[in-house]
Amino acid sequence: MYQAPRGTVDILPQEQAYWRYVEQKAAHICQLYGYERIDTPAIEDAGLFNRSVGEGTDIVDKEMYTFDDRGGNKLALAPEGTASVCRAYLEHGMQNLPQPVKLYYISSMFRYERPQAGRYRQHRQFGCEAIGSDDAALDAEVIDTAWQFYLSMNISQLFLALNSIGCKECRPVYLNALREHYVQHGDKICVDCNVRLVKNRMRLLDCKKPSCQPVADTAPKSVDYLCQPCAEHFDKLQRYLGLLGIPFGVNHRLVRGFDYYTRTVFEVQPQGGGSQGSLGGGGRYDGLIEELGGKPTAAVGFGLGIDRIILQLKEQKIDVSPLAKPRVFVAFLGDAARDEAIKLAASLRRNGIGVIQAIGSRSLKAQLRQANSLAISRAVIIGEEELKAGTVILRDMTSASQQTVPIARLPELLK
RNA sequence: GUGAGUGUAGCCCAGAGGCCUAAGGCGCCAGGUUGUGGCCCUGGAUAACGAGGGUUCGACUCCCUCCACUCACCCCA
Repeated sequence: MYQAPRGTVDILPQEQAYWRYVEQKAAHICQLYGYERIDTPAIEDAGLFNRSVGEGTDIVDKEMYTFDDRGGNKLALAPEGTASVCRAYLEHGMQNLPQPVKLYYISSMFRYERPQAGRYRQHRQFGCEAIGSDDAALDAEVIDTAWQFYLSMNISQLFLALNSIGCKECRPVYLNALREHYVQHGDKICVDCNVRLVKNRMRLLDCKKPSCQPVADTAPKSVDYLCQPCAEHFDKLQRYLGLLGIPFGVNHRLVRGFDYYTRTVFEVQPQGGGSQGSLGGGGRYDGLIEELGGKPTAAVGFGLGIDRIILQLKEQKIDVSPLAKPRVFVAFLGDAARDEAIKLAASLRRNGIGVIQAIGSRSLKAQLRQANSLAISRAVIIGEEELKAGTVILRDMTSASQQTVPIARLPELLK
């Protein structure tokens, strides 16, 4: 027997109400904030992610699905959404649109990881990207978009972690300070951190090993090394978030796993931990468009994990409205009546009434049993007698009462 | 990549070397006399007990290997 590939799941009918709920809220929020939907391919040139997310990051080095297609092109399954949107922005000359250009997507991301709760090899993200401005007001608006999205779904007990990691001017200075600090304490840190010290210094702060905590806690903070423009930007952002009434905490150790981030980084975390600690995150990426061959273009955005959001919805027991189902069941007795049932079901549907038609030749008992187990409230029964009389039995399954009515009146009676 | 736990019908699970030709519940199908569901009753279908190898007179039950799933680490959504 075949199984879904490791780390992938079937989203079964009974799960679909959650997905629709989340996707509708996302679309609504985007409409409110002026984001337009974009859908980018699931596959991209592998180089796009190498360049943007960055070689040396876990995502590119060990989690990306890359393959050669039959034409010899190096392709990759998208591990995240921002790079694709930026590629599309450039490819379609969106720098000629009024800036900032605001785009959103809902699409699948692929990462080759060991699956566990809230973590899959294919997961779906809702992401927003606002490209073409470095105004801190845009950062604030983007964060507000994400925050209001969670609120609109009635998810509570969330925490917004914020940090600024500087720009290409001030970050090198900071990284030097970080190195000095870690070199001084080199004997106290774990093996991974010794690797990070050389390969991915920013991520030193991210280490969760107890033994590394003292060193990480006392490490220099990026916000203390921001250049004048970056510092002002971060101040403004915090002020704007205050204006918007969004609670946040500056986390000096918040670092994200993509190389393209500059200045603002943020993460939305469930308060009780769980769901892998992060429901979504984002930040500013002022160098990315240029890195991809465009003119220097500032931008900011986020990606939120829908699978994890749904886990939260369930954990917080949030009701999502069930999907509409057919309300009418058409049952019949005998072959002649079957013809009439087929015509009747079709005509009701053409009148906008959802119908489940009895299929096969089962006893009336079995047909009604099916109607009952499908929780359909009204049954229409056509037998030989009704056929002759041009009538039909309309049965109310909840009250168990029924009446004989002319077939022509059904559409209005069932409306 | 590392570590731990689990693997018996569509689902939940009992069984712990022979009494298992594998039990029960849910679900599914059919019947309980004429053309009527939900409750109840009766019957039925569905499992080579994750796969392969080994120990044994005998293995679903013990051992080994593999695979899968789950959870955790890493990292992230």
